Amino acid sequence: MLSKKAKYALKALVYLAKKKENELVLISEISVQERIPKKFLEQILLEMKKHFILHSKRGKEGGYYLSKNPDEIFIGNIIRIIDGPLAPIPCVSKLGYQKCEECIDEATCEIRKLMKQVRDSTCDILDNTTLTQLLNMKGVVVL
Amino acid sequence: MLSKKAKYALKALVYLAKKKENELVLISEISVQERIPKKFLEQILLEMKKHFILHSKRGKEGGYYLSKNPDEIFIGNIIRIIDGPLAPIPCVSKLGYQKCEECIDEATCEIRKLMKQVRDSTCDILDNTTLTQLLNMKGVVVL
DNA sequence: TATTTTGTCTATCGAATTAATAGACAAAAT
DNA sequence: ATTTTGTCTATTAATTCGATAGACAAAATA
Repeated sequence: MLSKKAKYALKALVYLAKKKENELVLISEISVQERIPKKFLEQILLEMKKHFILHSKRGKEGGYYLSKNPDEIFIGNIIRIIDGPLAPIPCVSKLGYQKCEECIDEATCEIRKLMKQVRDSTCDILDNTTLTQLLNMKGVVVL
Repeated sequence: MLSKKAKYALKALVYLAKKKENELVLISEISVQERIPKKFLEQILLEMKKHFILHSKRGKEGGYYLSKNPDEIFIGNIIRIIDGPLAPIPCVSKLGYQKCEECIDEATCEIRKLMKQVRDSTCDILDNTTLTQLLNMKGVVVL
């Protein structure tokens, strides 16, 4: 499940990516236009900045902008920053691996193998979709 | 994210599927063998029963057993019973659809289209995997 | 029929997480 | 000096998750 926070992060990035390169955009503008609670959005953008996805300028005439080209920003990465691993279960996560306490033998765990497939198909999509591609999803027909 | 509850449910079903058809199995046996808290497991099995996945017999010599062939039990269905929709976001769920409050136009929402792809790939796997197939995952190589 | 063994049902609890709010602070422009 | 902006940390309210508790009901059998 994608958290609201992660959804807000994606919305904000999409919004910024639609602006001219390096154009400074106010938190309050994004907040109003995308209907995201401002104080909540502040935290999100700050976190994006800490992970070098965004740059900012303080003070009057300040604002946020993308720190790299949208085609270098991968959606999977953004979601991981906010929500943690994409894997449906920690024992099939690559970065966030954790053993199941109750698992008797991981090597033969059927559930693990199935969830690994789910993880892989999800990551296949999200780690191969850039912000640029996300912007161009309009054309993609999904019924 | 798969909840522990759903994981326990799957473990219990796998356990039951490995038994002889219609063999009665005690909650406490499953609890011990699969290391699932017994009282928690009770609730889970009861819910499976309500959804006609399991049958049970009360009293002495009682227990649980699968109410249908394992190749008629779909993993996606089980997870939905316990955790709700498989979709990463409610606006792309088929059964559990809900509009995003803050969404300005769902038809053009890029995030929605991407998440629809994630939903579809996940459901493709889970709605086409039966309990029988899950049992046979041993052979599947997943590195 | 009394006892034991099992599943059934409902309530409750503590911890963690999520979504959001609050407010003091710091930098930059004018 | 003032205003406008982002920065940082704390707190809160609500919800969910994982688990526990205990009274109850049915079935077998002694």
